[in-house]
Amino acid sequence: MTNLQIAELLRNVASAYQYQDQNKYKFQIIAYNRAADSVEHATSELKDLWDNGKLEQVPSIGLSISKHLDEIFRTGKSTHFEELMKDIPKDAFTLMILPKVGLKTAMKMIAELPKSELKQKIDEAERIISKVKRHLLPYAENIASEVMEWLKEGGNIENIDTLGSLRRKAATVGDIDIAVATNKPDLVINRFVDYPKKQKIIEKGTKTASILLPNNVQVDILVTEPKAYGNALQHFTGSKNHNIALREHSLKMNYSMSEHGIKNIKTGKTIGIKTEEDLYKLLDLDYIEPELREGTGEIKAAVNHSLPKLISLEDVKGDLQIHSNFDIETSHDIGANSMEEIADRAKELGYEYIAFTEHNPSKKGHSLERIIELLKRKEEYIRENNWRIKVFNSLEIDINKDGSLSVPDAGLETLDFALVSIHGSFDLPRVDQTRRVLNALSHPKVKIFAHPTARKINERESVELDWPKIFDFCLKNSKWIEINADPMRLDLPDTLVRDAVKLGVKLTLGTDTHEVSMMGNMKYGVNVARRGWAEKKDIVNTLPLIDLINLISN
DNA sequence: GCCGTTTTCGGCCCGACTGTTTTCAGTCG
Repeated sequence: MTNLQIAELLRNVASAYQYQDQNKYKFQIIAYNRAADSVEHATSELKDLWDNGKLEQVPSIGLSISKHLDEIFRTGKSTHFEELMKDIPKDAFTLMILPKVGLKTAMKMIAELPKSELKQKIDEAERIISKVKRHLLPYAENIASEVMEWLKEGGNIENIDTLGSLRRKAATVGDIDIAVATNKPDLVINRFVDYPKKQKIIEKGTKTASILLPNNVQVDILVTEPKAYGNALQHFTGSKNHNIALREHSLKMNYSMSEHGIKNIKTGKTIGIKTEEDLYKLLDLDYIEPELREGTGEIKAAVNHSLPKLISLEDVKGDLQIHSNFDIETSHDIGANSMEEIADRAKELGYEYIAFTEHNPSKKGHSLERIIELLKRKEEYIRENNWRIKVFNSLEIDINKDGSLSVPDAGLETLDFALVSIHGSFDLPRVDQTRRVLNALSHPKVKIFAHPTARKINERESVELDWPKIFDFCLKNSKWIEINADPMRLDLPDTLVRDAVKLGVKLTLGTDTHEVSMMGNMKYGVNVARRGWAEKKDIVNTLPLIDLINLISN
C-alpha cells in the first residue's frame, strides 16, 4: 500500500466515523483527517517505516492507528476499519469527489436517486478522479494575473493579491485564490462573476465568490475592507494546517482569529489588522514567509526566533544545468541555443558562472574512441573561446541500470565535474535503485545528483530511493543534490529539500535549460529551496566563483 | 485518537455559503 492509498483510507475512516455519529466521534474524525494529511506529506513510505518499527514517529499517528496499520501491512486488511465501513458502499466514497458532496449527501444519493441518475453521477465522479490534476505553478500564475488585471480595470480596488498555494509557491495549484481590499465589495464581486472567460458561477455571496473557467480551473475571491486586509491576506494564504496551528497558538494568548480580525476573548472586542507583518507581531511571532506556512513547525520556530533566513533569487550566482546545441551526438534531447547565446543571457542575468551539461554522447553506434573524441572537441571549444563569464565544462550523464556511468573514464577526465541522473529503469525496487545511484555517485568526477526523484509532475511518480542512505552518502563524500527548477520537475521536491537541509546536505540549483528562455525558470527552483527552509549557505551555487572552484577541486 | 515550554488528562480552529429544516446541517477552505 502506498502513502496515498493509506491517506485515502484514513480519510474514508474519518468519514465512516462521521456517518456513524458525528458528535460522538468528533475527535476521532479530526484525528483521522490529521493522520491522513500527515501521511500525504510524509517523505518516507509508511511501509518502510513499518518494516523498521518506526510507524509511530509519523506525526499524528499514535498507538491506535499504528496498530490498525500494522494489521493491514501484515494481513492486508484491518478488522476495525472494515467493521466501521461495512454499511457504507464503495460508491459513496467515489461520489464524495463531486463538489458539495460529503458522505451524508452521497449516502442520500445512493438511497434516493433513480438507478440511471445515480450511475450518471458515479460516472461523473470517476471521470474527475481519472483526470484530477493540479495545475503547474506558472500556468496558475498566468491565469491569476489575467483575472487580477480584469478586476483592476473595474476599479474600486485598494489591494489585491494571489493567495493560497499560489502565494505559498507550491509546485502545483488547485483552486486559484485571490483577495481584494475594497470599500465597494458588491461592485468587486459583481465584476468578478462577470469575468468574460467564466463558464459558470459556482457560488456568489457578499464576501466570497467562486467561478469556473475552462479546463476545470476554479477561481475563488474574498473581498474585505482595507482595515482588516492583513487578516484576510493571512487567512486565505493558509495553508489550512498553518492556520490551524496559528489559531491554536493565538488561543493560548486569549485571541480568537478569523479572516475578519482578531478577537480578544476576555474583552470580546475584535480588531482588524492592516498588514500581515503587524498580525504576526501581535501574536509575538517573527514574520513567517508564505513559503513556510505549511504547519510543519514554523509557528514554533517563529516563537523561538529560529526561522531560517531564506535564500532569494538574487543570491544565485550561476546556473548549474544548461544544455547547449553544441553537438556531441547526445543520447537525449539537445539544446536549441548556442553556447554564445547562453553565455550572453547568463551575463544579463548577472551570473558569475554557468555549467554546460549536455547529455552524454549516445552509446549506440559510437565507439569509445568516438565518444572521447566528441568530448575532447567540446572541451577544446570551451577552453579556446573567451566567454567573459566563467564556463564550467560538464555533462549530464545517464546512470546505467547497474549503476555504471554512460561515459568512459577517459571522457570524464575532460570535465570540470559531472552531473548524473536517472533516465530509464525507473521502477527498480528501492534497494536496487539506491545501490544504483550510490554506485554512480561514487566516481570522483561526479559532484551532482540531478533531478534525483526523476518525477514528472502529473505524469510520472518518483523513483523509490532510500533517502536517509543517499543523504548520508552525499554528506560524507561531498556530493550535492540538484533542485531542478523546471516547473515540470521541481526535483528534489520541497519536503525532501527540508530533510536534506536539516542534515546539512548541500544542494545545487539548475534550470535544465534546453532553450534560453528557460534560464528564467531559476525562480521556480528558488521557490522549492525556500519551501524546504533552505538558506543561502545550503545552496552551492550561491558561492562566489572562487569559492566554488575551491569546493569542486576538493 | 492524538498530544504536551502549563497538561499523561483534558483539550482539540473558525466562518462563509447553500438550501430549505425560518434556526440549522452539510460542505468547503
